[in-house]
Amino acid sequence: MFSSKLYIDIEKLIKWNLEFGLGLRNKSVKKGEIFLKEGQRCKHLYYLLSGFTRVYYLDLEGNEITHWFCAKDAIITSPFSYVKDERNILFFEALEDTELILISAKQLDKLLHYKPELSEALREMNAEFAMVLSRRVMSLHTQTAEERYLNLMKEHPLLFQKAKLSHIASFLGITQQSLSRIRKNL
Amino acid sequence: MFSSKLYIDIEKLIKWNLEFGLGLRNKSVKKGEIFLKEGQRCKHLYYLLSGFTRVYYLDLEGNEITHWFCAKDAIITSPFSYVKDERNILFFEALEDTELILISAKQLDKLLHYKPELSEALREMNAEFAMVLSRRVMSLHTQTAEERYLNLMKEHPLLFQKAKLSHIASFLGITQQSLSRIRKNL
DNA sequence: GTTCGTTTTTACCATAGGGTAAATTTCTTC
DNA sequence: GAAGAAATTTACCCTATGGTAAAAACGAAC
Repeated sequence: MFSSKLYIDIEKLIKWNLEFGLGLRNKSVKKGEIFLKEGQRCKHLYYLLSGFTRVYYLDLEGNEITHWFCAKDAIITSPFSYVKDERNILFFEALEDTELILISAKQLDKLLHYKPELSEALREMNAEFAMVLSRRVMSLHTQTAEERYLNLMKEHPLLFQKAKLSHIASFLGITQQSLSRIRKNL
Repeated sequence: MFSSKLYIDIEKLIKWNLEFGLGLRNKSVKKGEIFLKEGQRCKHLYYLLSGFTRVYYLDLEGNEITHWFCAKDAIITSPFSYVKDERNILFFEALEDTELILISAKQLDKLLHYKPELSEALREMNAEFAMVLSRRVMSLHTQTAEERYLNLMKEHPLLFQKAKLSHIASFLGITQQSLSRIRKNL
């Protein structure tokens, strides 16, 4: 949803998994479960087969700040920890029962070895992600909280059925109380 | 500086240009010149050989909002326009005399054809860029303008010699007056 | 359907930052 | 180095959003 869609056909990925013996693992997480915590090395790309998840971190006062939401067919990872070897600060939380495919860096390398053309798709995915983030920086610089809220409602109406208002407030960069006030004035 | 460093050795790029007959063009722009405007299709990656540039856009009231700064060895482009075929909203302005190498999508394809391993480097570059933007979203969500200003001073002291305070203010997401007030209180 | 816990709203005041306009400083150019 | 233009600061008041705390609404479990 807000993270990157993978431009890989999932059917193909599953086929290649068998064909090249990648040994990809699946993972089921229940609603409410946190499947990656701050401080844990993020060793995988998580492909979302189904479900809905939230990525958040803690600010200095310990408040949860929602960094993004991920829906079906998106890929989640902690780039700071997967690409670089930095300490991970992100939490991954399932907001619904969620099915994941885990892809380790080693498995990805192996896959890219057999299917080098995938590198292109991943590059595009990263570019896409950068654009999404670019737009978010822009909206934080030019729009009021109310405008950002209305925009989010328009772009992702389903989000409001799946996430709590407190999640959405911190995603928008405001407090829950401010969001509540904004909703009242509409 | 704030956009992505290219993980390609520029010497190599120049060598490959000759070797594979890519036909890369150079471009010199004078201080103050705007070498890409809103509405113009961004057909190139711009590799900064030297100089310093600012990327900005106009908000609804017509204010210039600095989106990022680019120093030597970085690559600038308008991803919305280069990758996708959307209308470009970015302006590229040289804050110093600047030397660029232009790389069109066609030339990049050709280069990737001969050097497919470069795809990896570009993927990393995009991932890196996404991380930079991720951190910016985080700082907009968790830090005050004063904290962001102090942080920028610490991370990029040279920026303050090259850019105007109004550029820096809009980059930080505040007005020039607010920045001035912040500076006064320090 | 009552109870308890969680989520959301409301109400209060406090404050960071915005908007306008004028004053000041700095930079150019002759 | 004087004149004019541009950049920066200052001062004024205003508004959006924050922080605390309590009230209300909602939901799950028995």
